[in-house]
Amino acid sequence: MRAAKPQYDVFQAIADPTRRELLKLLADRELPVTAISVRFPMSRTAVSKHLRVLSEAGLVKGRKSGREMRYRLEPEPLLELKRWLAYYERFWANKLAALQRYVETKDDAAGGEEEQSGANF
Amino acid sequence: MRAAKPQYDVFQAIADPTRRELLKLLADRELPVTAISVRFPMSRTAVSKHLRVLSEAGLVKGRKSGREMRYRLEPEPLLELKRWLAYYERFWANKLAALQRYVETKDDAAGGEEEQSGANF
DNA sequence: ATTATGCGAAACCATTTGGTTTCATATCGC
DNA sequence: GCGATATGAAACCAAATGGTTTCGCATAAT
Repeated sequence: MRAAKPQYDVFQAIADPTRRELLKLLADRELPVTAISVRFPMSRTAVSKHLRVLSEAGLVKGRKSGREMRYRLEPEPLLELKRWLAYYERFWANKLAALQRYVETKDDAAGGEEEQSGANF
Repeated sequence: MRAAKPQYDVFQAIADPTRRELLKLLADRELPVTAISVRFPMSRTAVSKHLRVLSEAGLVKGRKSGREMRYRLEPEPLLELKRWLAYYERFWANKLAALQRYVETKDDAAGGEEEQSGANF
């Protein structure tokens, strides 16, 4: 189903704060362009262009309803982000574990996997 | 003194594929700039500029060691991303169980997606 | 002391980005 | 049919972005 290579990926798409707001707005509603654009301090055309970026990233989908185009969230591509992020969980997990050991002051922690990284906590 | 307001946030910082590669590279090693830059198809100065963006976003920290500057990952700001993403979990939870299972089974690395312009290593 | 190395700042450049205004087209209401 | 409304495409523009080369300055090595 991977169709043509989109020129915007999810990382680029969410980099812009306006587009993140659009995602939030369309998360649970489906809205036509004009209704969307009145909420933003820019022209309808500018909003339309942001919607196109989101659409190319697969984060939003529009369907035509009469003369209006109604957009809604399409959350699937966020899984790519989630997966990317998952890789780094272990790196802050170490730090949080160190913090937790400190807070708990219990005797359970078996081995200290302390790296030389210079404790920030 | 409170540091100046960073002009790059985590969303912008990770939008660039080179910078995502930098994060991955620096995740478990601490490396000086030249050692980093030889792995990228661009000048040392360009890499240095990417490191500065990451540094402003708090994703990387450099410490001077002699005449070299050694950078390493600073994962905390990724928590902001995680929090942002968490908001949308409920939207894919309903309809995307199958896809999520698919993702989770291959969840062992974050290295799947980086299509760096022109050069693989 | 002199040379070599590691790094970032500066100046510069091309392309992309985020916005605008204008225009063409499709559809709705009358 | 005709005017009003909804939308996207196009042309345009300023600023940001991602890269380059050049340069100056610390620090290391000889």
